[in-house]
Amino acid sequence: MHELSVIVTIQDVAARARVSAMTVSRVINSPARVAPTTRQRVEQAIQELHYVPNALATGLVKGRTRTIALIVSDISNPFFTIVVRGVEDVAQRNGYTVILGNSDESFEKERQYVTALLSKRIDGLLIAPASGDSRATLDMVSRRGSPYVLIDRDIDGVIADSVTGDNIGGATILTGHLLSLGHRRIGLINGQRDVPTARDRRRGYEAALREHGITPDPALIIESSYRREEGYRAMQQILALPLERRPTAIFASNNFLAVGAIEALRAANLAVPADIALVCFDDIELASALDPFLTVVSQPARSFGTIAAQFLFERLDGDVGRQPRRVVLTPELIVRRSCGAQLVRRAE
Amino acid sequence: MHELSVIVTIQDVAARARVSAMTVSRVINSPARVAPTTRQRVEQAIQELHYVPNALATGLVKGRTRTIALIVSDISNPFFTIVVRGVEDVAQRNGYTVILGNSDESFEKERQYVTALLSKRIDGLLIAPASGDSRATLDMVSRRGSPYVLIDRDIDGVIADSVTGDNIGGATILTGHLLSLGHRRIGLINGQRDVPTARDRRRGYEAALREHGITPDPALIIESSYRREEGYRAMQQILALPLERRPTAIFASNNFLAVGAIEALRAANLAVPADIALVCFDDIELASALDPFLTVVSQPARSFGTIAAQFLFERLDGDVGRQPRRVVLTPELIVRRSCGAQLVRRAE
DNA sequence: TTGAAAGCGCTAACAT
DNA sequence: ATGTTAGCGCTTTCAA
Repeated sequence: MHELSVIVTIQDVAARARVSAMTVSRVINSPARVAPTTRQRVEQAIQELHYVPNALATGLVKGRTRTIALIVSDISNPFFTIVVRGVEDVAQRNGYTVILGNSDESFEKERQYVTALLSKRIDGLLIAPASGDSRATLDMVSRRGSPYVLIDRDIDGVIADSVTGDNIGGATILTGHLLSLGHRRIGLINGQRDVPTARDRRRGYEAALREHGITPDPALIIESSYRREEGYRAMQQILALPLERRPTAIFASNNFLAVGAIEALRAANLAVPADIALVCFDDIELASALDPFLTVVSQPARSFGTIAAQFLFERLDGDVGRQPRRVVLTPELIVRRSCGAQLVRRAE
Repeated sequence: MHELSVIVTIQDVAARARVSAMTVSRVINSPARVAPTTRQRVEQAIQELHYVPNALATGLVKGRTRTIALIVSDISNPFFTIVVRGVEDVAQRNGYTVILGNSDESFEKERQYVTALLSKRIDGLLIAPASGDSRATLDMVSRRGSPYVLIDRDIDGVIADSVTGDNIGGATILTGHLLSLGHRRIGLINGQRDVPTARDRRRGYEAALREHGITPDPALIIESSYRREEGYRAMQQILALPLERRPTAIFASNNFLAVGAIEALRAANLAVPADIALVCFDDIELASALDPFLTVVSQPARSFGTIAAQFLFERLDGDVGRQPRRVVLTPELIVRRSCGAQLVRRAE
């Protein structure tokens, strides 16, 4: 490097190319409006000085940052990992940068993130809200005038574009699958009550039961949160029931919960499906490739990301009406013979 | 909302509280230097107007943004997912925002990200470089004067703090494990040659073989990239060998490659370890919980993130010398009896 | 086709 | 304890 100053401004480039800062700005933003020879001089100066425009200054004056944010509720969930990919692709095609945030299902962490992002003047937000309480947080965003799109989870009273899955339908199908196999006592290991997906998955589960003339048994419904340890604990709790009340099948409302449940079963030397059947909402990616024997309802995660991003960019371009658009994507039942029996045998 | 203007500036707050903008600024940045009564008036105005400072303006004048970036090479790899968690925790404790980027092992995508981030004037960077070529990209960062820390992958000739794993050692242990089980013909399914971790894992593999008087057989070494499909393809290629040349064991240098390899084996109706043994570098998280029978070398991913972030913040605080610090974390061998035999039986 | 002036929202440095 | 001034790096507007 020849330069001593690490920070190169548009003025430095202008001086080197013997033009005004305005001309440099034009070369960057509308090259056509600059004479070819001048342009070349400027471009050379930019190269030589390794000039990188200061996006803070540009954002300040233009009022736009060409940046959107994506806040997911759990970055370690393969579902969201795929959503991220979808969003990134669409954003890149539109020339936007994505700031990715992970709320870890924490309302407080989510609020902090959103505040920081508003402060950074992002142009728009894609968010899988941590809980129903996120409404207040989203109101901050509306107030700022930034558009946002809800992903995976709708929130009552929030009027915005959204891309969600048919959680009631998926849960109904999955529970129906168990019922059609002859199960009558089906347990539900669910996420937090106030997470919209959990609420709907429970609704679907109960609806399917009632349709078959079965009254949901509160003792068979355990609600905690979408985490592996909770799945483990919930399963233990279910196993503590007297044998005649114990369910013959389990519906885990999330992939992590299912994995936790299987671990608890294994610890208790019980086999899936020999001793107890198990299905879950959302696929488990790598795991289902390795041990392809768990029946699941799988969601088109990538589409969640691409459609939501599409919606957001349309709002940013202003070429869409006032009324919110709500897309509900249909999950797909993937029937696999459950694993577990063999695992236990081998573990012995 | 009573306000019509969506954009609230410090001037608006100042007017409402009947003070100067400077006083508002002081209330926000050094509350102690403002009289309690004044402060209260200002704080109330801030509340009422829902004022959120413009970080673009602040960053422009202060020359710091309190933002760092983390670029990982594959966001869908559970290893990096855990790294993200570690980084986020340390950043949050230090009052920094994290911009997460996913280069998807693409050098070009990485370069674009870094340029955008420099333009946004991030204070520092944590990066798992896509390849050895990333050096030029990192030079841009040094030139800007921003510190960065390498995660997971060191790069020749780059002088910076780094947190990596002992890839040679881990691969040696893993290969040694297979040798100790009596295997003599061991295949390697590896990532890209120019990815530092892949290069070192191969070195460890070859070192272990040589130590046991075995000359590595090029026909048993397949190098592609760290992706499931490539693992599948590589395994197919190995299975195409005449029986007497076919390896009795496989070392997959990455979790994704291992999963792909197992899928190929299953498709060929071959069982692990009955027909062929398999071990891999990096654990497979959920999958190993579900089917806990694959021997792996597991890395302390969280520590990769926390230590790297720690290093970066120390540089930002300036309380550390010029010479780079290099930490090499030791992976842990987790011996599990391999799955596969049962899978195939069940699949039949 | 190019440049000069003004200002985006904030804070450092210097008053008062 | 509070206010005034100037300027961070860029672009918009207007002028030449």
